[in-house]
Amino acid sequence: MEKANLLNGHCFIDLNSNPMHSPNEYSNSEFEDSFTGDHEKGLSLKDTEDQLNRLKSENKKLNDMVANLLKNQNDSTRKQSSYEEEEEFPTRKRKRKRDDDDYSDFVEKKCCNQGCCEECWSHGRPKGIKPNASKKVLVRVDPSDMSLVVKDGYQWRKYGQKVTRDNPSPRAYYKCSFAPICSVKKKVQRSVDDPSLLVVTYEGKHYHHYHHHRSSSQSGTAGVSSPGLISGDHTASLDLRDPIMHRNMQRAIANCESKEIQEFFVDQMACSLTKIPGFTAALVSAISGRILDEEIPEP
DNA sequence: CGAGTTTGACCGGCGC
DNA sequence: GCGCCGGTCAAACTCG
Repeated sequence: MEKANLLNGHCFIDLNSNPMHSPNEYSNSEFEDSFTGDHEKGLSLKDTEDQLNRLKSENKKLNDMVANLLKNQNDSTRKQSSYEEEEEFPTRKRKRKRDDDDYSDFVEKKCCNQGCCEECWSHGRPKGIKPNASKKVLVRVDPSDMSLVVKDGYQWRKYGQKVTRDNPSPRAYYKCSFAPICSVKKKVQRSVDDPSLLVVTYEGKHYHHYHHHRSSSQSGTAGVSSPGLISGDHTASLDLRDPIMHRNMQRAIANCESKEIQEFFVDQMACSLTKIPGFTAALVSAISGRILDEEIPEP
């Protein structure tokens, strides 16, 4: 990366190595439904800045919601602990959430119902907004390789495996391992028709996942670190006058697989950038410098 | 020792 | 109500 970028425990975007185009990524996969984005069309700096401004305000709303969620989660944990202490013969087995627990209470009373969070979808989504669609991906693998591992570049934690009725090969269940509140999941199962194919089903807000949770092993020297590995350097240095930085940023966005992904790429950039102390000042400085400067010649 | 995986139990939806 | 089934949880385990 040309300039030290940001790390605040949430997002990290490597503008130097395009995170959407790892050399081998999806090279042997085929999407059941094709993207329709314009691959050649990039976003202008103004477009990007407009999106940043718009998304910054949306990001603030999300941050408030997360804060509320965490607060209620802490309250719920405290109550559950006291509940368990009352058990006469506590077992080592977990207790499943019940309908009348605090979480459900939170959803019932606090959900904004504006289609902006997981609760909204489960609680009754607004009209005209589609629920989170799942996306199937077929990945060709070595038939002799019986593992249900798909190297898609993201950080997953396996939480279950099950043999289903219509397929003798087990189905593996994965959750996003980057953030506890991320609801993205994927299922991996060998195709019953073609053992050399793995059927990967992504569920949840996977666009968010596309840009957030890259594993460092797949995104070059930078990429996403796990929360425990986040460096303490939160220094922001954003120089849009730097032609290399500027071009890399535009290329990274323009090369995304679809317009939707481009938009969410920008979204996640905004998410990342707005978390940096002093970012706003850096952005103002960068933009004003960009405006004042003459057109930057292509190197 | 922490993070990730395994695996059996548990839960809820659905059909009968 | 009962059984089946897919999905999820979490203690135990493994690994680096």
